[in-house]
Amino acid sequence: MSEAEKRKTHERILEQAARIFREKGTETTSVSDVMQAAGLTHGGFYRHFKSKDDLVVAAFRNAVDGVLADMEDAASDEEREKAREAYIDTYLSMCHVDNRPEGCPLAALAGNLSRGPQDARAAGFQASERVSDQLREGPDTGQGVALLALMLGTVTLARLAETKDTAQSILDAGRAGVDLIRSEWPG
Amino acid sequence: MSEAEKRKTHERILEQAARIFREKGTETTSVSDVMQAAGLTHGGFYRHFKSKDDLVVAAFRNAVDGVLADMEDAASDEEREKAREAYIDTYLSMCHVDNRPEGCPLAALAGNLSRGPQDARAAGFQASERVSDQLREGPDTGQGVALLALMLGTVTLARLAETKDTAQSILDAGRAGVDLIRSEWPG
DNA sequence: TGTACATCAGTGAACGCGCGTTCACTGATGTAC
DNA sequence: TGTACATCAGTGAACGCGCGTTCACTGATGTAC
Repeated sequence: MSEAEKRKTHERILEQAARIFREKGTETTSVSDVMQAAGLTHGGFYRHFKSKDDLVVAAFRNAVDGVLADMEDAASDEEREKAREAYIDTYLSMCHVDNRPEGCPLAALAGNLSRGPQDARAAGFQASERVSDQLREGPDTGQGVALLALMLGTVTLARLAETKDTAQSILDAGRAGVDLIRSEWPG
Repeated sequence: MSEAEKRKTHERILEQAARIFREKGTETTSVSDVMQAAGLTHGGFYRHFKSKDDLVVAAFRNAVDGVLADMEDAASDEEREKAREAYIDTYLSMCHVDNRPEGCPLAALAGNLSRGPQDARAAGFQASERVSDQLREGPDTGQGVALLALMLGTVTLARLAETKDTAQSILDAGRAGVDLIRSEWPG
């Protein structure tokens, strides 16, 4: 087994963990669940990660890199603006509400992380800074923070709704708020 | 032991559960933790609740009743308006960020509930409707939803921050967004 | 080129532990006579 | 009023279970000669 193959396995564990943690939460997911999803048995886990807590942080970071790639890797301002628009549209979509495993890691895990060990909280905070930094349209970082907070809250509420119609009306309300913050932000 | 005393015990379990679940989350808190906080041993728990899941829902409802009392029990429109103002100010305060056990049950548990059993999710949804209904200032329910989403998201992000200064600047951003949604909401 | 050996990713049994839940029991209370 | 009995909130030992983690082992790979 070459070093490259080990890296591939490592990546597979990370990606499955990022999916399952977002879907079911970190407490309800066992190390065995993750390893099984990666096509392995639980024993080998500790060749790759120091502990489950370690995996939680690494998987969260991996997920954040995934959802931010389009915006952060944009080659031009124009492309970045386009990626931002797409990010917001996708964020406030029914797809996102239904698709936790590939959705916003903060919407799925922020509550979890802020109660967890310090490095987990730190990872959550860094993620929130990266996202809000991409979302803001001017020099004021506050606008990005408000946008992220509203979007995150909107999806959180929509995920409580019992019908698609109710969820959609929550998404619509969030969208109206986002439009307001984007067009009327002071300064 | 009279019936009244049993009810008092029941209430004590409920209130301690509401505090600890908000503080540590429902998965990380054991039935024993709650009973110990209520000054009892774990064995007696099942004289009061069918299961831990049952307690989670009941404690959440209890917490929601608590935070909504001031607004819902307001005697006049004027009083209700005052209570709403106080609710928003308290919500977006550092106190709220630091004081999970008595804070917004949705900010603490929404993520948990939406992944839990159906009646837990339903309780979360009902709570979000009650809160957003109190927050809206006109006929459009969307404004209340947007306000709740933004406030909930803001506190969630502030709880990830590593310093008070950072947390405060997140709260300030949320507050600016709230002001915008209150003053500029269409219709 | 072929052989002996070290390495180490992955396996699966085993560990101690704390969990949610059950249960036989206790002892204080309310009721029947 | 006093006595016998039923009820049931609360106790604490016990249950089976799944968890995170450890470990002896396997077998494929890379290296040394």
